[in-house]
Amino acid sequence: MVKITEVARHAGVSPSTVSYALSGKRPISEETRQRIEDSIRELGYRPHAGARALASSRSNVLALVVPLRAGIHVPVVMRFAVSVVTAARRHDHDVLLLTQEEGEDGLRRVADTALVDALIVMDVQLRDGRLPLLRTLDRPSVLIGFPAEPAGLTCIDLDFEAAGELCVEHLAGLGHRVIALVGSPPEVYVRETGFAQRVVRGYTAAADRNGVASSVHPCEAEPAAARQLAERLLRERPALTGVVVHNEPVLDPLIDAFQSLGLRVPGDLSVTAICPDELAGRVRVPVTSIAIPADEVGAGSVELLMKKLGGTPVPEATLLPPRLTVRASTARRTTA
Amino acid sequence: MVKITEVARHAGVSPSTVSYALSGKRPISEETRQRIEDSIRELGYRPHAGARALASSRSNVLALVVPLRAGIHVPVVMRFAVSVVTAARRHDHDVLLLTQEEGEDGLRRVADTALVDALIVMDVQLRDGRLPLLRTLDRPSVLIGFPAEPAGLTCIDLDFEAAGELCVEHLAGLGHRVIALVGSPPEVYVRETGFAQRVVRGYTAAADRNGVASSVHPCEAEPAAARQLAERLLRERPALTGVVVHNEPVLDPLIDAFQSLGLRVPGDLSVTAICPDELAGRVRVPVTSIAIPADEVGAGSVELLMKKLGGTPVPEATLLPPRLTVRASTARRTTA
DNA sequence: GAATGACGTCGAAGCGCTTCGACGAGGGAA
DNA sequence: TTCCCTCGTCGAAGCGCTTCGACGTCATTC
Repeated sequence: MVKITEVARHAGVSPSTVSYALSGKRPISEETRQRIEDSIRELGYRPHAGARALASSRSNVLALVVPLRAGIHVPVVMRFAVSVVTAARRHDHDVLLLTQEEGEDGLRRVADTALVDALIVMDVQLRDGRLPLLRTLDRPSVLIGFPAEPAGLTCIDLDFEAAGELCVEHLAGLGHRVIALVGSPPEVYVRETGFAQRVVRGYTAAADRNGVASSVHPCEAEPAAARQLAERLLRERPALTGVVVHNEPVLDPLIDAFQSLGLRVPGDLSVTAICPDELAGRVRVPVTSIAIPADEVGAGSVELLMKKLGGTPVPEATLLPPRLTVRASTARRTTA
Repeated sequence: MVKITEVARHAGVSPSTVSYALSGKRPISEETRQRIEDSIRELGYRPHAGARALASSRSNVLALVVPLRAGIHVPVVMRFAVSVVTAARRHDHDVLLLTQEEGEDGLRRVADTALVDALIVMDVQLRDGRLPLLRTLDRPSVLIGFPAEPAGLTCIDLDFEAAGELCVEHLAGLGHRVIALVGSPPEVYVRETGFAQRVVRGYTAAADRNGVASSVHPCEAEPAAARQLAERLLRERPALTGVVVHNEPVLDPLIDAFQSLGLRVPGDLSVTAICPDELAGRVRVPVTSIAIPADEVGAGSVELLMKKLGGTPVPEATLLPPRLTVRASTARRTTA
């Protein structure tokens, strides 16, 4: 293994000069820098990560805690993870993968052993047991999602409340007066996962504001449940002409069910969804939807951490504005 | 931050004794060990990862390279990743996440900087550009999947060839004489991803051996493609009574298509699949399938690495035997 | 023309841990 | 009894890097 002293000798400078040339923390003459870079290339020098971490008390590693529980949409998690890794690399950082299962002990471990410089926590519950810990840890962290009490923490996510509103505004703008929200499985609400409830709040508020009759229906992530719910909606709310779906696995089965019950989409029923774009485009009827901006959230969380590591203050809440893409599943209400 | 010298002082021993008590690399009297453990607990001591890595030249971190290309089934990748993390933790190791995108440079970087002790590479191509690099790296690695030339490498995966065979044997055993394989999207074969071709090989060999008429059909991961293929199969191979599906996203749409074309499953057509169990159970007709043993593969790859790190020789190839679970989609051929 | 300060570089002191060699005490074998 | 080994512990020497203070050299400034 070639070490910094060898590079220094080869370039005819001292090790500290090599270090400063690499880090840029002190000015180095262009000529010397060039010589050092040549030596590095020639010798194939790679600084030892552990030595660096020890001397600088920076590991250049970020921890990412991914959820693996029921009710969360795995491909979206993966997109978060990938965008976090990509963004981290742009800042010369790597990403350590932790599972939810490791829990608080895992967080404490990687923080206390200085394995990581900072942490990103996904799938935050409204009252998450990890919050007190994150507040006391000596390392900065960013939450993807919003707990009930975000004070003292840094959070980023899609503005789900605005997303719920936007879906309603869109439907209301098309003349729909009776709408329904098909939500996540009941356990997601029981667990008090913030985003699901925020959608409900925004949806309800916008409906009230627009004088639209609204209802909310949690739904299991099963095709059979979708079918049952479709039947029930037709029976119980015959005037229904607009549906907001916030439940990925059910989107396609639900539209299928409505269609086989004789409703045309969007002729008789307009459907909007909050879901990944790739899903919205793959359904039997391309669905007007608000995307989960996984890339932006992932990259944004890394940027926030980098700022915090650099000592720059950051806002406690970062809410990404929802963007609605109109596709084939929504249309103006036909006043029959 | 509390360091090992403080623990040593508190316990009335030397730092080296604390270290040996922690690592177990030299005998320590029960009494001393107890005293040290008490001090550690009382002081809340956590060894500094960087210092440890520097002194011991072991980072206790594994690199995991995950694919993010088209045609791979994301939930399965995630299951691999989670099982790798879980298994690594059992051996007191952490996992660094690398994306395919980082490519060879990423592998070289984490290896050369001693950021990781060993590497796990998923989604190996038949002739993968990373293989020469992995062979020369000074750190052990394990491939999930089999390249064309596995010599000098350590590989682990489901025995896809045997899986293809087993599907055919099952169908043949039920009396089916004309079968078809619905495979992955064409680009998967073009890319020469080993597992897809291995399935074809096993499938074909078993069909020939059993005197079964067989054909192979790559299929895009789109519902529309599934429908087209179903129609084509009925048209071109009217005597068809058995289908093997090796293409997750298409499984459900394909069965849907067959049914809406008037075929009963399994009455007229028996369907088997090679896919994750959770998918097989969720299809409209629960499908007789061979599971992708993601947990076993993930855990197995970690075990292999640990052995290699410990200096124990390991076999170059580890093929996990396929296990077929009979569900509702296969039945004895009705000789009409 | 002396004082000031930025620039570019060096040397040395650690960062917190592991590990090697050494050494005293005790137990068996000869 | 002597020799040798094992057991349990210690001290010291690094692991490879960063960083702090210092210092000489110029270019400014008044």
